[in-house]
Amino acid sequence: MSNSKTKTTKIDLERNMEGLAAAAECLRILAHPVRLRIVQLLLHDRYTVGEIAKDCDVPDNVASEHLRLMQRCGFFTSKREGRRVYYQVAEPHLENILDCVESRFLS
Amino acid sequence: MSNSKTKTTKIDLERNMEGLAAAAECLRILAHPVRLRIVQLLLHDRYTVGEIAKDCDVPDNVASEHLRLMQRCGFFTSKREGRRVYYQVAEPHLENILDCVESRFLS
DNA sequence: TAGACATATCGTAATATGACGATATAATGA
DNA sequence: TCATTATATCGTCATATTACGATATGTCTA
Repeated sequence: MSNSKTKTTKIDLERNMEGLAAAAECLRILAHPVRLRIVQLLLHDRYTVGEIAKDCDVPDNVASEHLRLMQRCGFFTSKREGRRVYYQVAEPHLENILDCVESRFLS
Repeated sequence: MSNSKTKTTKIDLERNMEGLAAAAECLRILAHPVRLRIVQLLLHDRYTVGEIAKDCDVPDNVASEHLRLMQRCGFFTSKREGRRVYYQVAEPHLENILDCVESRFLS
Protein backbone atom coordinates (compact mmCIF):
# COMPACT_ATOMS: atom_id res chain seq x y z
CA MET A 1 0.00 0.00 0.00
CA SER A 2 3.03 2.31 0.24
CA ASN A 3 3.54 2.73 -3.48
CA SER A 4 2.55 6.36 -3.66
CA LYS A 5 5.10 8.76 -5.02
CA THR A 6 4.26 11.74 -2.84
CA LYS A 7 4.15 11.82 0.95
CA THR A 8 0.68 12.13 2.41
CA THR A 9 0.19 13.23 6.00
CA LYS A 10 -2.57 12.07 8.30
CA ILE A 11 -4.01 15.59 8.11
CA ASP A 12 -4.08 15.41 4.32
CA LEU A 13 -5.94 12.12 4.46
CA GLU A 14 -8.52 13.54 6.85
CA ARG A 15 -9.02 16.56 4.64
CA ASN A 16 -9.37 14.30 1.67
CA MET A 17 -12.00 12.13 3.35
CA GLU A 18 -13.93 15.19 4.49
CA GLY A 19 -13.87 16.54 0.96
CA LEU A 20 -15.05 13.23 -0.42
CA ALA A 21 -17.87 13.11 2.12
CA ALA A 22 -19.02 16.57 1.05
CA ALA A 23 -18.69 15.56 -2.59
CA ALA A 24 -20.74 12.42 -2.00
CA GLU A 25 -23.54 14.50 -0.52
CA CYS A 26 -23.65 16.77 -3.55
CA LEU A 27 -23.46 13.87 -5.96
CA ARG A 28 -26.40 12.22 -4.21
CA ILE A 29 -28.40 15.37 -4.81
CA LEU A 30 -27.37 15.40 -8.43
CA ALA A 31 -28.06 11.69 -8.93
CA HIS A 32 -31.66 11.93 -10.07
CA PRO A 33 -32.86 12.15 -13.66
CA VAL A 34 -35.28 15.01 -13.06
CA ARG A 35 -32.75 16.96 -11.05
CA LEU A 36 -30.12 16.50 -13.74
CA ARG A 37 -32.60 17.80 -16.26
CA ILE A 38 -33.31 20.81 -14.07
CA VAL A 39 -29.61 21.58 -13.82
CA GLN A 40 -29.35 21.26 -17.58
CA LEU A 41 -32.18 23.75 -18.05
CA LEU A 42 -30.95 26.26 -15.50
CA LEU A 43 -27.44 26.24 -16.92
CA HIS A 44 -28.93 27.84 -20.03
CA ASP A 45 -31.46 30.23 -18.53
CA ARG A 46 -33.53 30.93 -15.45
CA TYR A 47 -36.95 29.31 -15.13
CA THR A 48 -39.99 29.30 -12.90
CA VAL A 49 -41.18 26.30 -10.92
CA GLY A 50 -44.11 25.84 -13.27
CA GLU A 51 -41.98 25.95 -16.40
CA ILE A 52 -39.61 23.39 -14.94
CA ALA A 53 -42.46 21.16 -13.81
CA LYS A 54 -43.94 21.22 -17.28
CA ASP A 55 -40.65 20.51 -19.04
CA CYS A 56 -39.83 17.64 -16.69
CA ASP A 57 -43.37 16.32 -16.76
CA VAL A 58 -43.79 16.22 -12.99
CA PRO A 59 -46.36 17.91 -10.70
CA ASP A 60 -45.54 21.41 -9.52
CA ASN A 61 -44.98 20.36 -5.94
CA VAL A 62 -42.50 17.70 -6.97
CA ALA A 63 -40.55 20.22 -9.03
CA SER A 64 -40.65 22.58 -6.10
CA GLU A 65 -39.23 19.91 -3.81
CA HIS A 66 -36.38 19.10 -6.17
CA LEU A 67 -35.59 22.79 -6.45
CA ARG A 68 -35.65 23.28 -2.71
CA LEU A 69 -33.25 20.36 -2.27
CA MET A 70 -30.81 21.79 -4.75
CA GLN A 71 -31.16 25.27 -3.32
CA ARG A 72 -30.40 23.96 0.18
CA CYS A 73 -27.04 22.60 -0.94
CA GLY A 74 -26.12 25.79 -2.74
CA PHE A 75 -26.74 24.80 -6.35
CA PHE A 76 -29.41 27.40 -7.01
CA THR A 77 -30.85 30.65 -5.80
CA SER A 78 -34.41 31.82 -6.23
CA LYS A 79 -36.09 35.17 -6.70
CA ARG A 80 -39.75 35.84 -6.47
CA GLU A 81 -41.30 38.09 -9.12
CA GLY A 82 -44.96 38.53 -8.52
CA ARG A 83 -46.51 35.16 -7.99
CA ARG A 84 -43.74 33.36 -9.78
CA VAL A 85 -40.40 32.28 -8.44
CA TYR A 86 -37.42 32.16 -10.74
CA TYR A 87 -34.58 29.77 -10.03
CA GLN A 88 -31.06 30.15 -11.35
CA VAL A 89 -27.68 28.49 -10.96
CA ALA A 90 -25.51 29.67 -8.08
CA GLU A 91 -22.78 27.03 -8.06
CA PRO A 92 -20.36 27.60 -10.96
CA HIS A 93 -18.92 24.08 -10.82
CA LEU A 94 -22.25 22.63 -11.93
CA GLU A 95 -21.29 23.45 -15.49
CA ASN A 96 -18.09 21.41 -15.34
CA ILE A 97 -19.80 18.44 -13.76
CA LEU A 98 -22.62 18.49 -16.26
CA ASP A 99 -20.09 18.71 -19.07
CA CYS A 100 -18.51 15.52 -17.77
CA VAL A 101 -21.85 13.81 -17.47
CA GLU A 102 -22.97 14.89 -20.92
CA SER A 103 -19.73 13.89 -22.59
CA ARG A 104 -20.15 10.40 -21.16
CA PHE A 105 -23.89 9.88 -21.53
CA LEU A 106 -25.08 12.14 -24.36
CA SER A 107 -23.19 11.77 -27.57
CA MET B 1 -40.12 28.14 -22.44
CA SER B 2 -39.38 28.53 -26.14
CA ASN B 3 -36.25 30.59 -25.75
CA SER B 4 -33.82 27.94 -26.94
CA LYS B 5 -31.62 28.85 -29.85
CA THR B 6 -31.46 25.44 -31.48
CA LYS B 7 -34.36 23.26 -32.52
CA THR B 8 -34.85 20.19 -30.39
CA THR B 9 -36.95 17.30 -31.65
CA LYS B 10 -39.05 15.00 -29.52
CA ILE B 11 -36.56 12.24 -30.30
CA ASP B 12 -33.70 14.38 -29.04
CA LEU B 13 -35.55 15.04 -25.81
CA GLU B 14 -36.18 11.35 -25.28
CA ARG B 15 -32.54 10.54 -25.92
CA ASN B 16 -31.55 13.25 -23.53
CA MET B 17 -33.81 11.96 -20.77
CA GLU B 18 -32.58 8.41 -21.28
CA GLY B 19 -29.01 9.61 -21.05
CA LEU B 20 -29.78 11.56 -17.91
CA ALA B 21 -31.45 8.51 -16.38
CA ALA B 22 -28.35 6.44 -17.05
CA ALA B 23 -26.16 9.22 -15.72
CA ALA B 24 -28.24 9.44 -12.57
CA GLU B 25 -27.73 5.74 -11.92
CA CYS B 26 -23.98 6.05 -12.22
CA LEU B 27 -23.88 9.17 -10.09
CA ARG B 28 -25.84 7.35 -7.38
CA ILE B 29 -23.19 4.66 -7.36
CA LEU B 30 -20.47 7.27 -7.15
CA ALA B 31 -22.22 9.26 -4.43
CA HIS B 32 -20.69 7.55 -1.43
CA PRO B 33 -17.57 8.67 0.43
CA VAL B 34 -15.97 5.24 0.57
CA ARG B 35 -16.71 4.55 -3.07
CA LEU B 36 -15.26 7.90 -4.09
CA ARG B 37 -12.15 7.03 -2.13
CA ILE B 38 -11.94 3.68 -3.87
CA VAL B 39 -12.17 5.35 -7.27
CA GLN B 40 -9.46 7.78 -6.19
CA LEU B 41 -7.20 4.88 -5.23
CA LEU B 42 -7.84 2.80 -8.32
CA LEU B 43 -7.23 5.74 -10.63
CA HIS B 44 -3.62 5.63 -9.45
CA ASP B 45 -2.98 1.90 -9.23
CA ARG B 46 -4.67 -1.46 -8.89
CA TYR B 47 -5.43 -2.80 -5.42
CA THR B 48 -6.75 -5.87 -3.69
CA VAL B 49 -9.96 -5.98 -1.68
CA GLY B 50 -7.99 -6.21 1.55
CA GLU B 51 -5.78 -3.25 0.72
CA ILE B 52 -8.82 -1.15 -0.14
CA ALA B 53 -10.65 -2.24 3.00
CA LYS B 54 -7.70 -1.25 5.14
CA ASP B 55 -7.20 2.12 3.47
CA CYS B 56 -10.90 2.97 3.71
CA ASP B 57 -11.15 1.61 7.24
CA VAL B 58 -14.10 -0.66 6.52
CA PRO B 59 -14.52 -4.45 6.94
CA ASP B 60 -13.44 -6.61 4.04
CA ASN B 61 -16.95 -7.64 3.13
CA VAL B 62 -18.10 -4.05 2.97
CA ALA B 63 -15.23 -3.17 0.66
CA SER B 64 -16.08 -6.20 -1.43
CA GLU B 65 -19.69 -5.08 -1.73
CA HIS B 66 -18.72 -1.57 -2.81
CA LEU B 67 -16.38 -3.05 -5.39
CA ARG B 68 -18.99 -5.42 -6.70
CA LEU B 69 -21.45 -2.56 -7.09
CA MET B 70 -18.97 -0.51 -9.08
CA GLN B 71 -17.94 -3.48 -11.13
CA ARG B 72 -21.56 -4.21 -12.00
CA CYS B 73 -22.00 -0.78 -13.53
CA GLY B 74 -18.78 -1.04 -15.51
CA PHE B 75 -16.48 1.15 -13.44
CA PHE B 76 -14.00 -1.60 -12.60
CA THR B 77 -12.77 -5.00 -13.65
CA SER B 78 -11.20 -7.59 -11.38
CA LYS B 79 -8.58 -10.25 -11.79
CA ARG B 80 -7.79 -13.00 -9.37
CA GLU B 81 -4.13 -13.76 -8.64
CA GLY B 82 -3.83 -16.59 -6.18
CA ARG B 83 -6.12 -15.91 -3.29
CA ARG B 84 -6.16 -12.20 -3.92
CA VAL B 85 -8.34 -10.27 -6.32
CA TYR B 86 -7.05 -7.12 -7.90
CA TYR B 87 -9.47 -4.41 -9.02
CA GLN B 88 -8.70 -1.77 -11.59
CA VAL B 89 -10.48 1.01 -13.43
CA ALA B 90 -12.32 0.06 -16.60
CA GLU B 91 -14.33 3.22 -17.29
CA PRO B 92 -12.06 5.97 -18.65
CA HIS B 93 -14.51 8.78 -17.87
CA LEU B 94 -14.06 8.20 -14.15
CA GLU B 95 -10.91 10.27 -14.32
CA ASN B 96 -12.72 13.30 -15.73
CA ILE B 97 -15.50 13.10 -13.22
CA LEU B 98 -13.12 12.73 -10.31
CA ASP B 99 -11.16 15.69 -11.59
CA CYS B 100 -14.33 17.76 -11.46
CA VAL B 101 -15.12 16.53 -7.98
CA GLU B 102 -11.62 17.14 -6.70
CA SER B 103 -11.37 20.60 -8.20
CA ARG B 104 -14.53 21.55 -6.35
CA PHE B 105 -14.05 19.78 -3.03
CA LEU B 106 -10.31 19.32 -2.53
CA SER B 107 -8.31 22.50 -2.84
C1' DT C 1 -62.21 41.18 -0.04
C1' DA C 2 -63.04 36.90 -2.65
C1' DG C 3 -61.27 33.87 -5.91
C1' DA C 4 -57.66 32.27 -8.89
C1' DC C 5 -53.00 31.27 -9.63
C1' DA C 6 -48.12 30.01 -8.33
C1' DT C 7 -45.36 28.02 -5.12
C1' DA C 8 -44.18 25.74 -0.74
C1' DT C 9 -44.72 22.55 2.93
C1' DC C 10 -46.33 18.54 5.43
C1' DG C 11 -47.59 13.67 6.49
C1' DT C 12 -47.22 9.30 4.78
C1' DA C 13 -46.48 5.05 2.41
C1' DA C 14 -43.58 2.47 -0.86
C1' DT C 15 -39.13 1.53 -2.08
C1' DA C 16 -34.01 1.76 -1.98
C1' DT C 17 -29.76 1.82 0.37
C1' DG C 18 -26.19 0.76 3.75
C1' DA C 19 -23.98 -1.78 7.26
C1' DC C 20 -23.55 -5.84 9.77
C1' DG C 21 -22.90 -10.72 11.13
C1' DA C 22 -22.92 -15.18 9.48
C1' DT C 23 -21.76 -18.18 6.12
C1' DA C 24 -19.92 -19.73 1.62
C1' DT C 25 -16.32 -20.22 -1.83
C1' DA C 26 -11.56 -20.20 -3.52
C1' DA C 27 -6.64 -20.80 -3.08
C1' DT C 28 -2.61 -21.82 -0.44
C1' DG C 29 0.47 -24.34 2.44
C1' DA C 30 1.52 -27.54 6.42
C1' DT D 1 -6.65 -33.48 4.02
C1' DC D 2 -7.01 -29.71 7.30
C1' DA D 3 -6.34 -25.07 8.73
C1' DT D 4 -5.61 -20.52 7.23
C1' DT D 5 -6.11 -16.55 4.39
C1' DA D 6 -8.69 -13.76 1.00
C1' DT D 7 -12.81 -12.70 -1.04
C1' DA D 8 -17.82 -13.08 -1.96
C1' DT D 9 -22.57 -13.61 -0.83
C1' DC D 10 -26.75 -13.75 1.92
C1' DG D 11 -30.41 -12.33 5.25
C1' DT D 12 -31.77 -8.71 7.94
C1' DC D 13 -32.54 -4.45 10.19
C1' DA D 14 -32.16 0.55 10.40
C1' DT D 15 -32.34 4.51 7.82
C1' DA D 16 -32.93 7.42 3.63
C1' DT D 17 -35.27 8.67 -0.46
C1' DT D 18 -39.10 9.47 -3.39
C1' DA D 19 -43.59 10.54 -4.90
C1' DC D 20 -48.10 11.73 -3.74
C1' DG D 21 -52.24 14.08 -1.93
C1' DA D 22 -53.66 17.51 1.02
C1' DT D 23 -53.04 21.82 2.74
C1' DA D 24 -50.78 26.29 3.51
C1' DT D 25 -48.75 30.60 1.97
C1' DG D 26 -48.06 34.41 -1.04
C1' DT D 27 -49.58 37.38 -4.94
C1' DC D 28 -52.56 39.28 -8.18
C1' DT D 29 -56.96 40.86 -10.14
C1' DA D 30 -61.91 41.37 -10.47
